[in-house]
Amino acid sequence: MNDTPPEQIADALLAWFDRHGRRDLPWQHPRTAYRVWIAEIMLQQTQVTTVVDYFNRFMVRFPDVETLAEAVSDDVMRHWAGLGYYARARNLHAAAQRIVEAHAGELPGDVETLISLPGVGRSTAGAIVAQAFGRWAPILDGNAKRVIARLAAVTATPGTAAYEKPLWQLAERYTPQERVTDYTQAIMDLGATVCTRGRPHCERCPLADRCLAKQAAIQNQLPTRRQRKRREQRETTVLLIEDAQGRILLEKRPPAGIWGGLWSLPEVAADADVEALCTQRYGIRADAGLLLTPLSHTFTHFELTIHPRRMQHRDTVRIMDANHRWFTRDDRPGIPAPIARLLNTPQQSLAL
DNA sequence: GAGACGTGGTA
DNA sequence: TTACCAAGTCT
Repeated sequence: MNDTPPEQIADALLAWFDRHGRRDLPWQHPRTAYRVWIAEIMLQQTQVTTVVDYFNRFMVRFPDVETLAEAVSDDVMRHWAGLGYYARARNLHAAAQRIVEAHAGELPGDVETLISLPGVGRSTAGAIVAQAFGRWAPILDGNAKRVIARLAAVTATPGTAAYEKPLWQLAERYTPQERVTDYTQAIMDLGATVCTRGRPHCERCPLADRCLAKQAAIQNQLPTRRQRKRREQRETTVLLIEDAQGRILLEKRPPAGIWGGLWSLPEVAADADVEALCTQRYGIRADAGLLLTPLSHTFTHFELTIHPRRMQHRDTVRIMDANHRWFTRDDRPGIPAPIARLLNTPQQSLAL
């Protein structure tokens, strides 16, 4: 246990923040509860530089909670496409509707009520309370975890209770009553810019003198690594079907599972009789399909090899399935990033 | 408690 | 090339 008085930690962090903290992030100007909420959801497992453009586009289209609540799902998903973790967007939309219906369109200002919203956990709730409402609440994002784990030399394995529990305790202990907004921003900024994962810049750290990990020269080893797991290999076949007007047939994916709620190219079993299937489901007479260059995409838990087949047809189109629609290349719904790359690639360079 | 859930950057 | 990871939450 680090026996440095917690107020000294907070003071050192705040003094550092006044000189080096980030004060120009889009969701800080203006710092409304709605904007902070959207930003915190986007920032889950996602770096600031990735989020900024998405956040700005999202705010133009959905400037307030009512606009978001009233939007159709496809529109919300379209603005999230490419950001990943699409359950966040589905939860965000559902939460907006609940905020309008159950909270008179005002974001709750306490941790307990915030956590009851879909997509808001303990860490995000704390961030919203501290950053949007300026009220006392501990936060514990990946940055704060790393800073505190080193400061107090917490050597337990990330993801276990033996790691999470003491970290939350310490987060509460260090969070000051005054300047909570700045303090929470400060500990995240320190983690992002100084107390970085690979080689922390201890020479620039205001807490270096009080850091137990540095004293034990184990700052590079903390937080400890999780044991890696083998990545599964998967294969899938998708159909790239264009109609006479140059429109593309897309398929809405089910809400659960990978790319849930997004639109993608129709997926078929590797051994499917594609000609029969196209006739049945889309009313298209198609040939066996031209095999295109396979495309590999690495997910966290598996590697997916996509085998695109370009189908040709001349017949009148009649889709029998509500989950399939034609879209132009310029006016598409939200589609996954690898599929977007596939559609953006010139066809000549795709053919095998 | 462990696994699912995306993407782009970095070493 | 491969592995790991970033402002986590849900099941």
